Amino acid sequence: MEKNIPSISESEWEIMNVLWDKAPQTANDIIYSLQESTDWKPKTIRTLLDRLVQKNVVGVNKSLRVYTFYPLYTQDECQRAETESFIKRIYGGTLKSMLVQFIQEDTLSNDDINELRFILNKKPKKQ
Amino acid sequence: MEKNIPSISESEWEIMNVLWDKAPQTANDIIYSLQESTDWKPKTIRTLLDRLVQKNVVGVNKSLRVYTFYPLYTQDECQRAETESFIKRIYGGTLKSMLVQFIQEDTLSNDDINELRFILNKKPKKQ
DNA sequence: TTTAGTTGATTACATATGTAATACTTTACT
DNA sequence: AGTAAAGTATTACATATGTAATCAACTAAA
Repeated sequence: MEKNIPSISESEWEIMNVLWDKAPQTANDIIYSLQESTDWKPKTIRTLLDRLVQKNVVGVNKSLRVYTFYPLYTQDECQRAETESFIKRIYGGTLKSMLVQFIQEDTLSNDDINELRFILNKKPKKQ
Repeated sequence: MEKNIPSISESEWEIMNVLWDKAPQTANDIIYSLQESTDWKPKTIRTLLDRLVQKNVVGVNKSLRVYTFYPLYTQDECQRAETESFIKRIYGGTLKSMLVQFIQEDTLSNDDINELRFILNKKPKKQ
């Protein structure tokens, strides 16, 4: 268990996604990956990366001439942390209220619904 | 359908929650409500409120001596908008992936799960 | 009517974030 | 050895956000 994951901004998440996909990577690797999906200048990406390092969300290996970067938290950890604070902020802390709202909406396909049903059913009874 | 709801910051959400609970309200009403749940100074709350007005998320009735404020969007609308952009950012846009992650976690009680199951079941088959 | 209190308007200031550019170092060539 | 290229470090600047304080206007009481 690790608490207190620093907050990751919207742009920084893009960087993290690249690093979660594969690590370690050099700044150039990351710049290259994002060149396709964003229109950020290399310097911008570099700044975002540096900020993530400062925040201690990304680590750097400086033993080689060209630094390599790697995430210090898993994607899952960060997603959970973000989601928790998000739900608290937007839904007053109750996950269920959000799930209810979204399940009732038409965003889910029949297949999705069936899969959720399946997951719910196989979830072990607690307590 | 209303698109483009301006983004509401974390602190601003507190104000909105008070207004969704009851509207219209004067600045003082809001300040009073939040005095209990936060430690913000009245001036701070006033600033947040004014910003929401500028953003066109809150409306003002200036016909009386003391202004009254009211939300221009429903809580549901704002929740959906926020959640949509959140899911896009954090889960790559697929609601289901988030639901799966959270249903599998132990955050939900048995009762919650049963309720979700119920909602899923009564959800009409689409298409 | 002078004045204090209440409310609204304007201004302040630090940190975070988006979006870079410039400056400095170290290599690798010529 | 001198210099360009590549990488790293530092600096920049606007907008957003958190967190107020000051100033101005109006009203109600003395």
